[in-house]
Amino acid sequence: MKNQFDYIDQQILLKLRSDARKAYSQIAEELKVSNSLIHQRVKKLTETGVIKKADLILDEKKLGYNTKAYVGIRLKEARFATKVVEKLREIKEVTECNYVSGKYAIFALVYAKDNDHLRSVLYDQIHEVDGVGGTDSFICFTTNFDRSVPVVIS
Amino acid sequence: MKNQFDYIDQQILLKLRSDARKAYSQIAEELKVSNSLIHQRVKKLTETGVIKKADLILDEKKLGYNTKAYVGIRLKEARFATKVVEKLREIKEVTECNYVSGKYAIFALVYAKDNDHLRSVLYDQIHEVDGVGGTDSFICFTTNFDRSVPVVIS
DNA sequence: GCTGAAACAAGTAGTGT
DNA sequence: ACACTACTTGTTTCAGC
Repeated sequence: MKNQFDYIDQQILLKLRSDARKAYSQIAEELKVSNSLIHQRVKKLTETGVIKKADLILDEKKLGYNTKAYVGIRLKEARFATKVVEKLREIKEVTECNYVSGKYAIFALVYAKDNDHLRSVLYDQIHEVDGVGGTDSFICFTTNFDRSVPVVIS
Repeated sequence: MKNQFDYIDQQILLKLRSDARKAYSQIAEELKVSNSLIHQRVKKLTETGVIKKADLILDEKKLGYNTKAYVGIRLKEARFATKVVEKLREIKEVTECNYVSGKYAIFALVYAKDNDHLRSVLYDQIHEVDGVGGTDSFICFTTNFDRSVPVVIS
């Protein structure tokens, strides 16, 4: 598998990333190639796993989530890691979970309705998980930007 | 603006979130409502800003980004914040940037080709920004999960 | 606020170069 | 690897309930 894409691939990815519902026929027209070529390329990009899915980006605040916080989680012992991740997965407010280097074993992203809801998720749910030693929270005041990686690496 | 959606709205959001290119006519069929109702609802959800966009989720590793790190940024003085954010925005490897509570002023997400590229972004770019006092990096070894918030809050 | 129908546009699959 | 054609399916709009 090579990780370089030709001009057509790049343009398809760029155009679909700005609007995943854009008609393939319109992309074809813009790139001055046939309709079916776009279908073939998208199919290939999907089959090779470059395109994972076409997702809908919703406004979390309009859904009622007014608080967002990054949470660093320490473990009592490293061997608890797998089980802790499985428990975190069951907490719907935890949307992201990574093993990381540094002073935390796990780094998670948590969305909550308000500060009280966040407190509840942290202390009634995360702290109750067997093996969790402690947490540090970084509450987001403002999200300045949130975007995707460039398709082509500079 | 109310933040509660009826069954149709919820189902549309759920179905489009699992596949943003799903045909509206198919959603209509599944929900046993008319084709045009789905269009009307999606239009309204988009106009009110609940739906921000239909995006394409790509596999970062297949694009060549093998390193992902959360970076906590300290500032020399709080007044540098706005300017630092604008400089970070120019660094394409920085995909997310938030003002946060706690020991860091800014919390960012950085994607890089490899560890050497990450080092370069951190020390040749972020540390060179005027006002940045220091950084702590949490390098992701594994992303266990990364998902969206539930449409309906439990 | 929702449906239905009709005109139009896009997606799909097969064929050929 | 790409284009062309014919066919199927989805989208859009608007009159009417």
